[in-house]
Amino acid sequence: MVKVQKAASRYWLMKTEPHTFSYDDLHARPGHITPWDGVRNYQVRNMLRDQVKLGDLVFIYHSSCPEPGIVGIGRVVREGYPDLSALDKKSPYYDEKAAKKGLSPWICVDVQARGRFAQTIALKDLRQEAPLSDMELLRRGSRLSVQPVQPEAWRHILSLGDLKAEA
DNA sequence: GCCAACGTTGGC
DNA sequence: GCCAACGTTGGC
Repeated sequence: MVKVQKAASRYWLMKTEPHTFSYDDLHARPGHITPWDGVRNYQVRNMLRDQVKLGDLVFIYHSSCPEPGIVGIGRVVREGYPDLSALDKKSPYYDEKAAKKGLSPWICVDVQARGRFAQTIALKDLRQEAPLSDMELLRRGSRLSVQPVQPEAWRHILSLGDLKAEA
């Protein structure tokens, strides 16, 4: 009998600009689900395609706002599939080069809101946490809009917040 | 394939 | 609005 070992769930952090799409906007969607589309960076595209799996958990992070930080948790409810917003002329994520080929090279996943923290876990507070010193998010010049989170970091951050489960 | 110019991200 | 970091583009 061959033992098939299920890969451990992974943890991620996904950034969004709340003035465009906030955690609460996600929660307001039917089923609390939205396609996480508009990623236009190859490194991130490859992660969405190859590494982000059904059931993985995600910190939802607000950037470019008065208090940047982690606001809630989501779950991957659909694995990577073509991001067709690249072909949609009316989309803010329209990609002319892709549209000319009629084929989107970009990938999205579906994310479902799972819980909100009572207070934002602010970036400035995360920076004070020694156990998080290796986090991608805290690296100088870190710009990846989707990034892996180590299980220890995930647990540590959970211990910093007051999570209200929602879904 | 090098690399300068340019564009974008995102905290501050 | 500034600017550091980094990705992309395009001339050569």
